[in-house]
Amino acid sequence: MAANCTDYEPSRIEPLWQKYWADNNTFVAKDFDSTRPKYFAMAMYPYPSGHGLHVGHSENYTATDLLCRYKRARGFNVMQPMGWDAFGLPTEQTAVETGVHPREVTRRNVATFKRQLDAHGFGIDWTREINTTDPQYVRWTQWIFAQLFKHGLAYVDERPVWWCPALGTVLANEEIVDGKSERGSHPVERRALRQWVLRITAYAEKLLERLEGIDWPESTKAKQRNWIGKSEGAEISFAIEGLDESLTVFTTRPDTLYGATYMVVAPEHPLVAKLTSADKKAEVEAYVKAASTKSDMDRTDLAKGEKTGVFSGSYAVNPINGARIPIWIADYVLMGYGTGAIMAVPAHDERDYEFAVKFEIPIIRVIEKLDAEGHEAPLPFCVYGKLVNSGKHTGLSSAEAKKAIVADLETQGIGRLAINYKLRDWLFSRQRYWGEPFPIVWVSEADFAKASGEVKAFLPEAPITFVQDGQVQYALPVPPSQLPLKLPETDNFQPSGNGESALGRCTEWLNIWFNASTGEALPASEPRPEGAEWVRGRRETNTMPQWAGSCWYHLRYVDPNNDKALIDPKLNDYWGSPDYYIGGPEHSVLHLLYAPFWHLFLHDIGAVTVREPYPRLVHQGMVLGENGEKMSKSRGNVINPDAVIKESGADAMRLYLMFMGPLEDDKPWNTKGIEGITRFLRRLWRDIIDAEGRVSAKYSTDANESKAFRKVLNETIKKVSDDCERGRYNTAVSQMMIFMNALAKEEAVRLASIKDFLKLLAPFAPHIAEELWERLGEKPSIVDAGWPTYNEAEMVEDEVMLGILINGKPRSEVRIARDADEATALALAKADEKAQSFIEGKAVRKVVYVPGKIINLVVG
RNA sequence: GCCCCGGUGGCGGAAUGGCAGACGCAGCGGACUUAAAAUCCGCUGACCGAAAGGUCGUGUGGGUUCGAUCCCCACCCGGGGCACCA
Repeated sequence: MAANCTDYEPSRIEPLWQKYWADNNTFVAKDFDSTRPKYFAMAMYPYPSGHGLHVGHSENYTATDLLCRYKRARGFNVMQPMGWDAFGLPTEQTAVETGVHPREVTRRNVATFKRQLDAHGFGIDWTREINTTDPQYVRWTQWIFAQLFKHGLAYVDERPVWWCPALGTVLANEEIVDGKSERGSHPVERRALRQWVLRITAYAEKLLERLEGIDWPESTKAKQRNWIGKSEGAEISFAIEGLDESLTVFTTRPDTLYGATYMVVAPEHPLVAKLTSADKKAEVEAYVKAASTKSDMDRTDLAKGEKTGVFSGSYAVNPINGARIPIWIADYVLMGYGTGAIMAVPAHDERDYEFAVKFEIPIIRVIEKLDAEGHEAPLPFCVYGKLVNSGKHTGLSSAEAKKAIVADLETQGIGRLAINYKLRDWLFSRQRYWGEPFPIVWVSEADFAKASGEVKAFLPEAPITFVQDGQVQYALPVPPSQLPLKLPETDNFQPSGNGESALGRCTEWLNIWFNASTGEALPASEPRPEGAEWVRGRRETNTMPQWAGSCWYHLRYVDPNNDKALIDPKLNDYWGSPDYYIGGPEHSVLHLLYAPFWHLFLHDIGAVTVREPYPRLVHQGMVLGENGEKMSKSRGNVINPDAVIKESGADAMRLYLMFMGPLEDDKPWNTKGIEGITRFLRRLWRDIIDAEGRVSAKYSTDANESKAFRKVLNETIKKVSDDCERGRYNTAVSQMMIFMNALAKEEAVRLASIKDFLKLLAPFAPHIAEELWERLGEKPSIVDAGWPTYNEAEMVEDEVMLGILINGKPRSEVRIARDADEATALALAKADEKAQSFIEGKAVRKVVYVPGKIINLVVG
């Protein structure tokens, strides 16, 4: 089995062992193994781009692989799966440019990625490989959508989206950088288009709560809390003079209600027209029109400039004091948050203050807080204090007043406590070809009424509709029995240019006879089948965004081939959620919010048995270029893993990636650094294997090892074990280097000692470990050789060097018995010549003795 | 503006209250070699000093402590995120 080489030649050793692992199914995880605890480790799966694997992938997956191999050595039943996040725009773009079908582009890219991953020596269980574009995977992604649809969590809305004329598609917010498309830097504009939206806001509270119990980086939890943006306050209704309607606002400061001197509604607010008086009509309409052409970004940019607004001509009544206050229309109020209307309290809100000053609206102080000199704080004063000018509530604290005022309003039925979230619903459709088709068929109202059977069973309580050319279109679900709904075959993947994807051109697929009971379908070009349940339908032309597949892939790894269910509950119970999930921090508020949303929903409907999808999350840092900058082709500082493996071997690259620094930190690549690692591996090889390729005579069963060497060996076992537990791989590698330095000095070494060391090395550099393991006479594979134990007794020395500190400063040191008592230590310290020169003529006032470390004499 | 993370030799980093700089890289000196590469051995924070040795030193300034890179307060700098969210 072993490679036929006398020198350390990774290019000969590594492919051999990779083949061995593959041939022996070494890394196929066993379901329901009750003899060992399970360990499910997952790294964020890659998007198989045409550029091949990035060295950042190498880092991420090396950390995962090493943890898996370590856990396996520690007796766990380990599962390390891998898959492909293969839908998406770059593949579609390649298809458009080259005319090669995206399926084929994906197949080629996946083949490259797989080859590259295998060349790293990763112990991936390929029997669990998943691909989000595989129809058998798409089937269950669509199944989940059908469930969301059924439970009222998917709806259609016409909303402004980023439209890129050059790309002929809408783009997601995250695909816009500085007002241009991320790909190609094309201009983008706002367009109102019919979109699918998922009601993630229904899960806002659950998504927030779950953050309490999970082991995630604090920074990511903070980002998510910020993104969800919970704020507690009240909803208050204001009567409108001369109108039957009332205007409801959300406020976090009901305690300032007496100070509300005007109101503002967003330009998109539904009451704008009714509020506008005849004499203001022209002015208001012009303002609303101007606001509608502004994007959110323009509005945000304007935040730095002056506020704008226009008086509607209407007045509202402040419910707490009956004051008549004007209603303004201004775009500093956003329709998407709260109720799209506010009560403005200029004395106690910076924005309202700025607006009131500009438009000369009264400013009334209702909160007071005196400073030490008894002076009132200047306006706007935006924190809590004591109420003034507030009728019967004057004198209350802000906290008391909030309760009292809301309670008052509540008895009149015009106020209540309310909670608001910044989180918006999730825009879930894209106008692209290469994505999951929605399992939705649009039909007329009359045909919608014919829904029965399985189709009806998957309808939400309230129908989902939209209006097209004056006709109301009704959404019917393609039920689970008819899934997957496959993409139509075409050779033109370009968006159709009218806001629809390429699917809009695939007429045979698009226009169908749809069975409103079973969900079966036939092209409309064929004769209408017999039976009243057959209706004319048009399929949804949007596809799902790339995030869809990754919302549940952690579940599919557990049960990748199940064609009866998303996941078998028994397997779900056995493997649970990933014990470890690693990926970049860039997904903090995207994938890492979307996936828990889907997972919590699936748990709520009983489709999965485990509540929390990702109990433990780790972010790896970025591998930067040698110049310390982010790697990019334009900077010319890209490190290609293939080239590194060819030059230095996978083992050296793996070790170096782990040695560079803490996993979570960004750190620059250094070509000289990997040479140092290669030197380490070559020294190890040469120490064990002599020039003829045999085990060096230095090694024997019962060699007489020095105490110092025994100490380093035991320390190394302890340190590497602890560091693997803590994820501090850089210091584990350091310790192995320390061991190597000791090994080189030692004249005779026991075989058992070097074998123990190889077990430690194996998770980091598996190929050389296997090779040496076998050459030392063991049977493959070292993967199942277990983990060494250390002996505390061999690590402690009878005598240690004790630091002598005078007034906290290190001045000398003395050799002393490890467990010497304080009196002995003090006597030795006082007798020390160097120490004496600092003590001379002074009294020792205090002694602090830390056995084995320091003795500190306080003199003076 | 708000939130989060960080700041240690020439470089990557180590040390989470006990002798700062482990380990590696780079650099310097030496051995081997006709020579170079490779390999091996030694030195390598700054300053003063011939040396012994001393002084300073973990972004800055305070504080707690016998003792602080580590804990607390204030500030400076860098990175990331959010930002008219009522």
